[in-house]
Amino acid sequence: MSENRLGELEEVLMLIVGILEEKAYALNITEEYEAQADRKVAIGAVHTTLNRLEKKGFLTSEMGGATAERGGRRKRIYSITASGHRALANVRDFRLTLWKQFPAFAEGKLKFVLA
Amino acid sequence: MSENRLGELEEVLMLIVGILEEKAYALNITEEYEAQADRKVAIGAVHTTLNRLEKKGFLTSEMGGATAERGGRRKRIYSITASGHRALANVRDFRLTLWKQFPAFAEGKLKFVLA
DNA sequence: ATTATTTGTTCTACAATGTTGTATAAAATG
DNA sequence: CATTTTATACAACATTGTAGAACAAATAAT
Repeated sequence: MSENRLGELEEVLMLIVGILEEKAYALNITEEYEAQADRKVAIGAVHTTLNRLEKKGFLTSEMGGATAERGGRRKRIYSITASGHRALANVRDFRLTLWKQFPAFAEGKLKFVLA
Repeated sequence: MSENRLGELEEVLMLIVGILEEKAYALNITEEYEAQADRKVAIGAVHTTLNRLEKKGFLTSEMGGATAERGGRRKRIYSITASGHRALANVRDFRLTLWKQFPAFAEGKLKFVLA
């Protein structure tokens, strides 16, 4: 019964949380997303999605301390749970399996090679 | 303005269409999905999604001939358009870029290696 | 110290995508 | 031509994605 589905934005935000680590709070995640995806996203969309991922148990969060920056309000820092990590690994493996079977993609047309 | 987004199911069904080639019709796509994803999906869900992908210009379809099987009604065969292929390649490259930056995933923990 | 400005989160409403169930259609068999 | 099998199409509902406004807390300016 491992309800394991991840939407497209959900999956990408999880990965960005994993990349940003202790700097993974909504505003920063939004900026990172826009930089990497070359695409705009509303901050509200990110908050909503992070909340839902937390409710599903794929992410946890805790309030960090306030920084000494101008307006440096306390941030809610997100991190990936064990269950979230498993879900991510599953979707990744599934997609890799499919890509391997897709003739147009499998035959040495990959620009990136992992591992 | 390249409206390039692909939902999770949309993306996977596109890949399966690419894998099945001339056998890519809804019922067969459904069975292939269930076999590969180890997960159930309603045939109606597949039809709806294929229709939407066609409307977006990522897939095309044409009716194939009736086969000589018992009950062999004519099938609607789907194939990927140039635009669909580009969209797929984009999401794949984007995700690979993210995975490479994700410490827990990037450090030799991959079971599958492409190319 | 009170007002403005900046960084940040929370809440509400709506659009797009995912899912289910049911109805319908066409071909082969008896 | 009724029954069975392989299929698609359609309608209703659930989940996920998106946008924007409201709210909160911290520093800076006056």
